[in-house]
Amino acid sequence: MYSTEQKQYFSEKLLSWYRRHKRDLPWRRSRNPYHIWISEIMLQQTRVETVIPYFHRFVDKFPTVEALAEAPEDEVLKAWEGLGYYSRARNLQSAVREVQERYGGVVPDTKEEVFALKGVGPYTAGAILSIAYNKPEPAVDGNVMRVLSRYFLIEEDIMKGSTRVLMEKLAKELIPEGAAGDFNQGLMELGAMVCTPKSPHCLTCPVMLHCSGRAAGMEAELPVKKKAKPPRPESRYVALLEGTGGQAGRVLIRQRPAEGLLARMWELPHALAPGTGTDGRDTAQGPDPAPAHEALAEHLDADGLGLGELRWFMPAEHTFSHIHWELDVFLGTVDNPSLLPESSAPLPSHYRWITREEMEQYAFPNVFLRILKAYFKEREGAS
DNA sequence: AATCCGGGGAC
DNA sequence: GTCCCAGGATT
Repeated sequence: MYSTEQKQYFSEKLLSWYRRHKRDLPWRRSRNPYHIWISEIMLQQTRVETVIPYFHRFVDKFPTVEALAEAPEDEVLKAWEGLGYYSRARNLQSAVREVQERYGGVVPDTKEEVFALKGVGPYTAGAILSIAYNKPEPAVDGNVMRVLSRYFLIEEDIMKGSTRVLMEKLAKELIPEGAAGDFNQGLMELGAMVCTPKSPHCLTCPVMLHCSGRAAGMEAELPVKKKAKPPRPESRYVALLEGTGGQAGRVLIRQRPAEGLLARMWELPHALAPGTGTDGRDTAQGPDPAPAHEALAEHLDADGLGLGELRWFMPAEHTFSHIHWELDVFLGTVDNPSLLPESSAPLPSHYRWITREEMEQYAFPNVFLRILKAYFKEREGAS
């Protein structure tokens, strides 16, 4: 399909370039398959600079397959706090437990076994097999598709599954004998450092001479990628409920369900605002508390919590891949005699009254961390 | 094939 | 503001 000369040139030049120019990254300092695995999961949709501190902390806290297998899930989630895509953490621990039980703690080295692990797809399987075990398997991610689409002038939409399959076939053919790990990492390194999305640095590229995309003046137009749909807007009311009496100095948090968005993460109670539109919100004193009280009161009543008066505290925003949250945070109290210490009616088990110090024990999405930190900071300044 | 699932850095 | 990143699971 593509000329043997163009392919051989690419493989040889890229491999030698990588060995001379590779960055000194934490997970490149060992061939520990467990550490390689952790790094690959963390690096999914996440930049190297973001991952580095998380990787150090995670490996330090869970140094072996056995240690992670035996850890409480809450601690694993807390170690992942802020990284996003939290199912990665839960799938990783689930898969690590399987490796501990089924393979005696040794990460398997066959395609079938690695691919079968939870959270390990075509890319990650290839990455673990090639980097940790030097097996000649392709590891095709966004970087690799960008590099290959430019060098070989491939105009297929990289969002299509069929294109990834095509790229995997090509990438596998390019792997030099006995150098799968270095070559695959070189492909990604080139994409990260030279063949970058916006303005590729062709003049420093080790394979520019035979790059078809460059020759055609197409390097900036590739890869072809269908645009994603914009996230749908959602307006929400958030309740920052301050404890009274025996709970003075604490705020009320709750844990999300085990499935879906931000699964098992902790958060402040919140409710969808009726009419997700952008109706005239912020005045100088903030939005009207009345509709917020109505929505939050109904929401909290379902958990047996009564809501006292609200006053506006701050706005907040958060964008997921598919949802854009516009939040208005209100301060209030739980106006509910049944929750006094002497009452027999307990707080539902997925709720907690916590102090600022106890925040450290719970994993929060970043948007709620920001709100809580702003709150505790302001309260400290006021006292 | 389309949708769900976070967060942040570069521009 | 826009893009997109060392993707995978689910439907």
